[in-house]
Amino acid sequence: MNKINIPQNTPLISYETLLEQFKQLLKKNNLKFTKQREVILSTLYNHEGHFTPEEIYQIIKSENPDLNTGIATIYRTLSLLENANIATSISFGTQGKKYELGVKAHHDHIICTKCGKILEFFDESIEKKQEKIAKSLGFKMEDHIMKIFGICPECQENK
Amino acid sequence: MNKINIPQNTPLISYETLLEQFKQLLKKNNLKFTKQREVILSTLYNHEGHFTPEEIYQIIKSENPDLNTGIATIYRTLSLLENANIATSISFGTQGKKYELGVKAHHDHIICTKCGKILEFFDESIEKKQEKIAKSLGFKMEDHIMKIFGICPECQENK
DNA sequence: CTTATTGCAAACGTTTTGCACGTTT
DNA sequence: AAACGTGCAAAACGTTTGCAATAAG
Repeated sequence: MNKINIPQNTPLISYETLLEQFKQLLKKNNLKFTKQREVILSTLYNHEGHFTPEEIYQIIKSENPDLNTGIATIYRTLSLLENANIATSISFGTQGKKYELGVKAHHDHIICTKCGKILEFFDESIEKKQEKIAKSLGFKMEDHIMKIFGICPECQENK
Repeated sequence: MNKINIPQNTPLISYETLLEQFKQLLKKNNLKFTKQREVILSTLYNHEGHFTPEEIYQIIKSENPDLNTGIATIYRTLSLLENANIATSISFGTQGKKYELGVKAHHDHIICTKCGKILEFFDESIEKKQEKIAKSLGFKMEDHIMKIFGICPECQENK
């Protein structure tokens, strides 16, 4: 019997711990710890949701107007964070990618096609099955997306 | 025991039936049936797999050199087919979208994040589980999307 | 003082659009 | 004849890159 629980979408670790991990990662690769890199990391930590590089750029521009951060740096840092598994991305059609912090509890989405409501869920047996499928096809699994579409209880009533 | 791998799926209906559906759709929307639109439809029907607009453009260029089909028409027709649920698309990051015919047996996708290769699979137990999850959250399930991302056997070797 | 990082602007690849001409109805 | 569709080239879009100036170690 698998529990279908709705995880909270707050990060699993404190910002201090995350920052420390990030600094160690940088040191290990002879990379430098810059104000820009820290601001991008903290912005991802402090904002819930999925953001395009452009959106992150705008947030930083308004919250840190003093630091004149270029969009190229956003892209470069997001790639860095993604390669380090600190951030993850999802592609949204032709319009590009959206990033979120990778250190959150994994979850999938169920979406109401009438009102657009989104709930999150997690199912252990599906997760395991996906690993199994990837393995059987010779793939090294990295990530997955699962979305269920349907009509939510409220919208079923107000028909 | 669930069957996991399925061969790249063949269409469920004959080309004649599909073409007839397409013509009716066009008529219903006061759109015109053109040689270009037919060639794009038949190309999708006759080629198994998932193709970028550019790839479809190249196939048509070599198989129908007489018909001077522009890439813009490929894009416009693919959108049309997708909106009509005759074709479906998958986006893979910055590299764009790949299209396939939508009139196939239901299946999910596993996608190589290095080379963009797409395989199809179907797993009965996951399908059942999804129904169960939707039900437990009070949703009336309509559809779902599942994509697994990873690195394919070939790309694991050529690292 | 050495090396990595930055912002800027130009380059890039994919997708969309404006337009005059062609085709379908 | 009217209306939609076409190819073409230009524009738009998100992303990447070359470079000289700057900041971190």
